[in-house]
Amino acid sequence: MINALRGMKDILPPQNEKFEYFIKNASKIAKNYGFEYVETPILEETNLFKRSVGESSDIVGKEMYEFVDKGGNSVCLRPEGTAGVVRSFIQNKYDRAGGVKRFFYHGPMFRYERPQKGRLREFHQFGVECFGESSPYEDVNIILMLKDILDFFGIKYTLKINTLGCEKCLPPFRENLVDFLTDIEEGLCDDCKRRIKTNPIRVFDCKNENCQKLLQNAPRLGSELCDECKESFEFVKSKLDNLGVEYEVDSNLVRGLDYYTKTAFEFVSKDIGAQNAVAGGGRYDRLVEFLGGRATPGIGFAIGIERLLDLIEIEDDKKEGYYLGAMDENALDLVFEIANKKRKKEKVAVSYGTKSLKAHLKTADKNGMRYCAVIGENELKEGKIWVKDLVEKKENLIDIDKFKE
RNA sequence: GUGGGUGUAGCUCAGUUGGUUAGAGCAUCGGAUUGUGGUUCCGAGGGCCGUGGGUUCGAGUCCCAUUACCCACCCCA
Repeated sequence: MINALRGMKDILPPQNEKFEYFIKNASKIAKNYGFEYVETPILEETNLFKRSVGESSDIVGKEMYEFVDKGGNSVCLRPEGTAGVVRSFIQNKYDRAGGVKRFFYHGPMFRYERPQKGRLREFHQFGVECFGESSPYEDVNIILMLKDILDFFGIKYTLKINTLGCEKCLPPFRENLVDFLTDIEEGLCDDCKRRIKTNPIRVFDCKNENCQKLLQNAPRLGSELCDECKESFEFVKSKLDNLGVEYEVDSNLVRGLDYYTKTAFEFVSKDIGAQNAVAGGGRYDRLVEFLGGRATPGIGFAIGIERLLDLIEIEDDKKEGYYLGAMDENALDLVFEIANKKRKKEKVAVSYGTKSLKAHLKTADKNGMRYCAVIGENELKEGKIWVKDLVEKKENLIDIDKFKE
């Protein structure tokens, strides 16, 4: 027997109905906010992710499905969605065109990690990206849209926000931090020692208690922000306050992808295991430039669809459609033919063998059909079909010609 | 990559200090006097007990290895 690869799941009923339901409604909300659907390739040049997500990130460092194709190119199954959309944005010269562009997308992402609750090797994201808008109004707008989506599905969450600084205030802060960390390096965990060189800001996200203790007197970005970043963060917070959106400022919130700047946010849930981030995002004002485009501010988010679906309850499906069956060998062909016609307008299931009326009713009921329509010896003689409404419990004989309409 | 847990019927699981034909519930199919469903009752089919070694007269049960899944660390959606 051949099984699906580790961490890769089939999406079967009823799960796939939730999936469709989510995509449909999330897309509608995104469209209401002026976003347009885009689809980018699942496979991209490896360098795209190295340059956008960042070599220091775990995603690039150890989680990429990377291989050499038959042409000798290093390619990679996308580990996240933003890089591809940005690449497309630049390739199609929207950066040159100017103005504001808003996109949304959804599809599979791949990361070579050990699976656990809420974490798969192939998983699906729904994401949005907005280009060319530097106003912090858009930060608020994006958070509101994400909130709208989660609220639509009745999900309980906590919104965490933080600011990550920009190219002006981040580098000097980073230097101070590295100096500080180097002094206390001895006491830090191995991961944090590594982080000093790779991405020092992430030490704040370390769950090691000892590390957190040592970090108590560490320089904090919050107090070293440049005026612009400070202003923009205050703006976002005040607007959220005005709108009555609850949030927590979490100065330890560090996004795992190198391209984020300024506003970063995450929606977390306590009901889905240790991997509690349902959605996350933030601003990436330098990314378009990094990837060779004309400097264009950007901001976006991504929702982990599987994680979100874990939190959605679906109402049990209503009975619908017709079940057709025969009780007489001679009616089988007729039933098959009727089903074919009836399907032009209605959902129809057909039973290919003869069964007792009782058995037909039972099957129709179990398959969630609204009507059970059967042709037996009697009906055959009269050119009629016996139809029972399984909900109203009413039954009657209908002319076959009429029924087919 | 590192820990911990679990593999017995399609699904959820029992299975005694090792003992002869491996069980239940759910699901499936059939039946409960002639063509009326969801409830009930009866019956049937369905198992290389994850895989490979070992101990033993005898292993689902004990030991070793291996593999898959789950959970957690790391990290992220």
